[in-house]
Amino acid sequence: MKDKQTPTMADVAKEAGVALGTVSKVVNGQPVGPEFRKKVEDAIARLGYQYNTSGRALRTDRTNVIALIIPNTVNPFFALLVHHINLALEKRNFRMMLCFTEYDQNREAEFIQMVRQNRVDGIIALTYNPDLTIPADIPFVTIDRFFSVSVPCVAADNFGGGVLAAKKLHELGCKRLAFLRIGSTLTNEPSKRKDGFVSACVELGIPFEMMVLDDGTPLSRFQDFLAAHIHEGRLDFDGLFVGTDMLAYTVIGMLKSLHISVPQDVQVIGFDGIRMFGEGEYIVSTIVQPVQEIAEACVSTVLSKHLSTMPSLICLPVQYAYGGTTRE
Amino acid sequence: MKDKQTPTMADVAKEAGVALGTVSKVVNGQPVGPEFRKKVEDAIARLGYQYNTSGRALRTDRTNVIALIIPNTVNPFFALLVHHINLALEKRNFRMMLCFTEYDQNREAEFIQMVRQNRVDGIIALTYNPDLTIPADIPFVTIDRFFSVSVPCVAADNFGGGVLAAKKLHELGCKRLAFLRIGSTLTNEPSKRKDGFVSACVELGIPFEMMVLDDGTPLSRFQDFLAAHIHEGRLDFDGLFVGTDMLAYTVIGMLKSLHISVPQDVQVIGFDGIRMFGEGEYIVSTIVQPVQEIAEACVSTVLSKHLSTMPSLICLPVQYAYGGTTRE
DNA sequence: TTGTATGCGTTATCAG
DNA sequence: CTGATAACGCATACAA
Repeated sequence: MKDKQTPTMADVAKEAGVALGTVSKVVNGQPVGPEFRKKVEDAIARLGYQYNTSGRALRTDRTNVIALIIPNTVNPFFALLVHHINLALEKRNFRMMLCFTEYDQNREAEFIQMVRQNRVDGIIALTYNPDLTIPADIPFVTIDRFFSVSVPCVAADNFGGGVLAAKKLHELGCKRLAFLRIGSTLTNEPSKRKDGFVSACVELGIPFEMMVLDDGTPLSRFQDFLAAHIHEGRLDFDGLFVGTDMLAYTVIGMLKSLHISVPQDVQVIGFDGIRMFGEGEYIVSTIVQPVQEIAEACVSTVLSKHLSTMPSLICLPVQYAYGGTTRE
Repeated sequence: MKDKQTPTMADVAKEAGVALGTVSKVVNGQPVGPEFRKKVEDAIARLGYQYNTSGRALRTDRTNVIALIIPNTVNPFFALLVHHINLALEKRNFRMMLCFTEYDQNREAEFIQMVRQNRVDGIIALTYNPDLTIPADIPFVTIDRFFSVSVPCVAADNFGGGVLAAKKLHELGCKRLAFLRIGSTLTNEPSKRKDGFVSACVELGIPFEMMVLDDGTPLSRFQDFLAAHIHEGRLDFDGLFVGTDMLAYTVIGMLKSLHISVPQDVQVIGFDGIRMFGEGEYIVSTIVQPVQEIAEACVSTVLSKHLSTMPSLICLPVQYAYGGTTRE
């Protein structure tokens, strides 16, 4: 007597007194005569049968797994993204294979190889490698980075967010603005935050300055920049738009050490929509990315049967949220 | 001519002019004659062959996947844990299957079923369901919750952390302490934070109070508690130990609204070791959990060949870190 | 409609 | 040490 670890379809078939194929049809919801179906379902319940993922994958060449390639899960924005993408996949009975690149461009490329070996059914990637090769034979969706019309890209409306930030600061009474950002080496969707901001400032006729730091440059350069713009204890600007909430938070710390108070002396708006523990108040006033919608768009796109007919850039609306660093 | 999507071992064998079994041996690092090995390796390189995970899993009944069952990735502590566990698995050429329970006890149980169906090689779980059934036929490691001697549990030294918090507050000049915590319904390892704290207070002869809130009770009860302990504008305590950093952060907000200043009027120590963006400064003074060591212990335990001989409780040392809410 | 038989890619057994 | 062959569990084309 074979001591099977877990029952197989053959066991169920024997238990139910039907053929193997019939069991398969019941499991997969194909038409089966009612009394046969009942016999099979009873047998399944009796044996506690669960189909074997590997067997099915081997046979169908579909794994029901989507790879998510992302820098890490420690940045709260990424954490939120991972969370919602996983939920969106789960709803569709898919699993997620998580790959942390740690911003390492080699790892980004290696993971693409690795997940293909694992025969994932698709890839969702948020990467920074400018020369990344996108495999053509597997559904591939990117976040925040446009590669080509054949690779759908999902992103928040970064340009609109920049406009919104400028308008909001204007509305809140700011007369002179500045834009702070980090990471100019790669041109991606978030780069448009600046474009929108500049565009709105010009349209509104507001003077502004910019400070863009290359990746790897010490953040203290921002402090130098701010210090250089303090005259007689007053900052030259009364409104600041910062590329990300994380950077905004850091900058606010610098302002504090320079004895500039927020939002009294200068109002600050960040970007992303990060909350302290993923809930409750925003850590700074911010342009909120619609993370859940982004996740949903990524998943429905990567799973869509006709990827080639999908729009190549899916742009989702942002909104402003108060977070204590603006007057309200 | 068959238009194979991806080359198989048979293709490699044909290309190399050897038998299928020989290719398998080369791929799996088993002894093979040098010239055969070379022929096979060349053929593999030429064809870009990668072995098929499903085929191997079907045959060997091992998937090289470990399931991680955890509430979410949004809480920074969990995010850090997910991150380090994934890295520890990756080092060993294992993949992680992430399951978010959202603190839902039904989902906790369902996921255990689901991942077994997916034939994972082991489970690491951080759960709250007191009646969770632990499957005996699959390596299972828990975090922060002891089920039985046959289910290894990995946790920080919660008792020691409680002791450390009390001693530190004492050292920093506190004369009267309080302990605040949430979630008393379930007794788990973190419950020992209180025990350690109490034990140290008694030993040091420091008076203290406790406020433990059941899960689901509104947090405003803490505010009521604090307000009730303010007399003539002064708080009865000058030192506070709070169950988690997250709660500590909330409580500090309450204190601020009650016009009690931290750390001047009252010093606060939390637990976990959460930093704003996973790096830089701690959000409150805290007892830091050794997350990386916890992750490493979980992974090496769940993958150990002889799980039954593993210690049933692995307790890892914590340490104090300054985070601005104590005098230093 | 139900049953049967084949093959997916791999590893393992066993005979050369 | 190598080569042929039989499973592993499942889905499906085809035969009944």
